[in-house]
Amino acid sequence: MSEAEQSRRVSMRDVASRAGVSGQTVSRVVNDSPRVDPETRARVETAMRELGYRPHRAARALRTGRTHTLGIVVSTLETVGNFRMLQAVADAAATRGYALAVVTAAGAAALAEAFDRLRDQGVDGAIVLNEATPLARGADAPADLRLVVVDSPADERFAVVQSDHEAGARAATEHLIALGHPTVWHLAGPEGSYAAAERERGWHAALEGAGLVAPPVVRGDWTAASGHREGVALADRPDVSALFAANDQMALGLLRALAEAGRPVPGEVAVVGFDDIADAADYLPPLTTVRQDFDELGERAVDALMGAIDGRAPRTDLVPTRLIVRESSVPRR
Amino acid sequence: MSEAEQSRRVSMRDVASRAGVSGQTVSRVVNDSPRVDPETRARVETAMRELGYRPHRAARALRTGRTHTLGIVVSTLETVGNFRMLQAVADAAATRGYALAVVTAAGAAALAEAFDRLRDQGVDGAIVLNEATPLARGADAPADLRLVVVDSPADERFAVVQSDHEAGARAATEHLIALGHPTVWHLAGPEGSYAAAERERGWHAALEGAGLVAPPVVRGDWTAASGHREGVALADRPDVSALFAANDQMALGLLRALAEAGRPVPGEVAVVGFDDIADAADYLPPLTTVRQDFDELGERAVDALMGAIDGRAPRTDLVPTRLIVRESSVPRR
DNA sequence: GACCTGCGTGGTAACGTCAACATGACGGGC
DNA sequence: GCCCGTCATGTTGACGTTACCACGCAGGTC
Repeated sequence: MSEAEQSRRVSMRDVASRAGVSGQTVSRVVNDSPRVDPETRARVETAMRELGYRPHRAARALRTGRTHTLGIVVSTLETVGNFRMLQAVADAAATRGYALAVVTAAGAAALAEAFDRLRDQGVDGAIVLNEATPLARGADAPADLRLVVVDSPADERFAVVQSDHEAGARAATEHLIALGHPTVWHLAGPEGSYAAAERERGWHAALEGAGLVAPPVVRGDWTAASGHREGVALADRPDVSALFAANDQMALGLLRALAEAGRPVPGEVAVVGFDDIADAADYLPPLTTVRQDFDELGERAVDALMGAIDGRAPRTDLVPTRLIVRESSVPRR
Repeated sequence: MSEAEQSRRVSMRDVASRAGVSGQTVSRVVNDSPRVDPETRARVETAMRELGYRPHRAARALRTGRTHTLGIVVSTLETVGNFRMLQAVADAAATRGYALAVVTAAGAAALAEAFDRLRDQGVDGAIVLNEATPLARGADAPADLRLVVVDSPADERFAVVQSDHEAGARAATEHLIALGHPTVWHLAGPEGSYAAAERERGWHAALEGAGLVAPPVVRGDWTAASGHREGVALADRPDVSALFAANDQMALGLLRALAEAGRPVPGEVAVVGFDDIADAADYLPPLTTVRQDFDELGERAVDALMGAIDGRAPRTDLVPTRLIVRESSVPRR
């Protein structure tokens, strides 16, 4: 670290000459080849440390064709879950020595463009975090790009990682039924969203299982604003006593609409959300919701991607969810 | 696109031979060199299109030393603003043909590790989005990494981009004063946060300017939970009639604490937040807050970084903020 | 007509790494 | 004592690109 302020970066050759070996041996040490004498290895490692050697990623990528970089495609939606997920993926990738390149994509056209950009950045594979745009088979999914899809349907060529939306939604609905509500209304996520469809399915299954009649589905777009908009109409109906919103942010909008309409939660109406974002515990009242384990999702998504890169067969991975009961749902009077 | 399913990717040489020129000429076309005959250029471009040629990033990086990749360091804090900012930066980088690598860093030790990782990914420069850990001069900021710092103090070697926290906070406080409140309490962000300090400064300046006495500062950690915790104590004091929270999420916690204590907002207490995250309009009541222009921040941060990479002198860039008045603050009875 | 200048183009080498092959030393089995 | 296998190491070339220099040609200037 003394006179290392040279302009040129230190390369394998520098390490080699310092350790008195060939460049190839240094390469073997760097890549953990077993064919190196322990004593030589130690000498090389010392030289690397002394010189502050760092392998040159680009050179290695050029030679091997592997960039050791993963991509992540995220939709521009302002959902809090995405950020949590991105963080988890970033950490999981870092742990495995992979860099992570982010690309944003809003809408289907942008998705193609996003893949384009990833291809051209030469990532080894990518995670698609874009629930709004299901990955149809064929053209839009580049054949040469290894993909893992999160919370989205995909053809069988791709691994899928997702929360167990269906079970979570079922648990939420059963919880409301158990509180004595005659039925449970559902504020679903947008048409075309896989997670939304799964949650709706879980809700429906729970009602069916209890022999109850499902009211018509109301649909929002994940935002609190849409929750409020739909909530205004729902608050008008006296037969609405239990509401299951497909995410916490829409539930927030519902809470406001109900409060404004003079229908107290949980006194008169019970509300349950989905996600358990950090703020949900401080909603008014604190929100009963279904927790997603984003860290686990991130881990599994990266694992699945590494598997895909290594040529393992794709599979679907389901991460459990858990009901968190708070004050927005209490036993019916 | 017909028989392009070869295993090897198409390189410059392929394009060159198809267009009947040398590789060097192709390189010149790709890099927009003026020294190319228009007719030749057209021929090369056609060949590139027909072959689906894409420049090999790694090879280029190896040769030029520039990776055309920017890094972004984000703290693990669950602040919604970070995600918005990251998106904006991703888009700005993409527009300029740069890839973006994300690295997470919680705490000061992690910051050094984050720089390490960025260095070894060979980014051309990085944006630091880590308000919790000010960048002291010297060791922790690697000399060979071009940096732009967002919302953080830094030494004069680095460009700084930030919202005009001080002016925003001043406007928020002046708004509350104008409503007739005898004074304004402040729920500040955590010690050590630059943005928090700036907002506190603006709050203080507004009170001083109006000749009012500043109550003691109460301090949270940006989370809604901390807002609620501090809010419980504040709600107990009858002399609290106006509250300015340093971010929206803490304001959410305050709203809950006040509601639980039976002190209606805005009837009895006025509350103003900071950030204008999407949910703030659906808080109970809808929150008056100070809007940050994240897209503009992202643009400017990337511009500043490109400047730093090109060796331009660092400067500090201030992005205006704007007060958004909603129902949580109304004229005092 | 010799000289220069500018332009479009091509040839060559090098960036740092790793795969393939080559080498040499040693030891064991016949 | 010879052959062969194993092991540790070295040599060479190539990945795709661009910087540098060189070349030939046209159109001027003296």
